[in-house]
Amino acid sequence: MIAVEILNNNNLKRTSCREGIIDVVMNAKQALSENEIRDRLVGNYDRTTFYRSFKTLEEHKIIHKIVVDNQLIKYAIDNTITHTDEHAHFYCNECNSVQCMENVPIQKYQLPDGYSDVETEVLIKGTCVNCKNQENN
Amino acid sequence: MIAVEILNNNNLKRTSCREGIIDVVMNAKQALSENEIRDRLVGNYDRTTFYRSFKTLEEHKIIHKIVVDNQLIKYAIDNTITHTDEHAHFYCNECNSVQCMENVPIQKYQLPDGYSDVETEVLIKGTCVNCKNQENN
DNA sequence: CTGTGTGCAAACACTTTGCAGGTGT
DNA sequence: ACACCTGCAAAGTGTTTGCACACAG
Repeated sequence: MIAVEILNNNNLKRTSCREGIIDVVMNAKQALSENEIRDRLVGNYDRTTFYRSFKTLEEHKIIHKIVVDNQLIKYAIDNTITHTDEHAHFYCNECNSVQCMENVPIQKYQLPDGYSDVETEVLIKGTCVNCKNQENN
Repeated sequence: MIAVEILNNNNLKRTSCREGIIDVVMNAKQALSENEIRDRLVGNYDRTTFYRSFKTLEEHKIIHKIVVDNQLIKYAIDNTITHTDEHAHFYCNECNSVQCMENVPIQKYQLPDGYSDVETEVLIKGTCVNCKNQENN
């Protein structure tokens, strides 16, 4: 699946900004912040345009946002594109990276009577492989 | 446990703002926003004072913050005071209330090799009992 | 051609900081 | 008496909105 197709499938106009964002986010191994995305894009875009593009892509479930401690905001490609299940997110306290744990499915929580759940967000904080390996050197 | 004791135990000065916040949050059945807390306080306090008080109380693990979608911020009394385990939080999409699910312990997630977890945050979104009951009327 | 996206400026909301004065211990 | 808390003003930061113009379909 390539960026243009994704835009077409969602009846979104093909603009370089949207196309670029999707490309960058789709090829990233980790979730990226606004600045990390900007650095990897060819063109230069206004902040407003970024906000609006992120919003549009989020609304169409092409990318999703991960927020850590109401401070760090990162974006990643959405499940609907990669066809994986709902997954947990991992935040590394050392390198501040955020990763989608595709292989860590979200567990079902047993709620008290009368509560119905629709969606569950899980953020696991700790140390990632890379940082752990560096400690051992 | 009463507000003044909590402050003493943490070597914090007993000011009416801190005492009031603790009282209000401790007696609330749900997590409360800044405004909800203000409405239930007797005195009137500056926003800056609130921010600083929340920060201090958070740092001493007296209250904790729950953030929904990087937008809604609510505060609740912390585990260290109520002596319950780490729990999931529930957000009701209909009435926008946030509740601590004391009886919904956070499950252990199996991470890939090399990852170590320290803390896990779980936010379950759905419909709460009250809203569900209202629908049935 | 028409509707939508973009860039710029301004508005807005939230949060932090500096400082003078007040308060708890 | 002293350290620390508070309120006010100002600055800082992130996000949204209005508008004119550009661009995709």
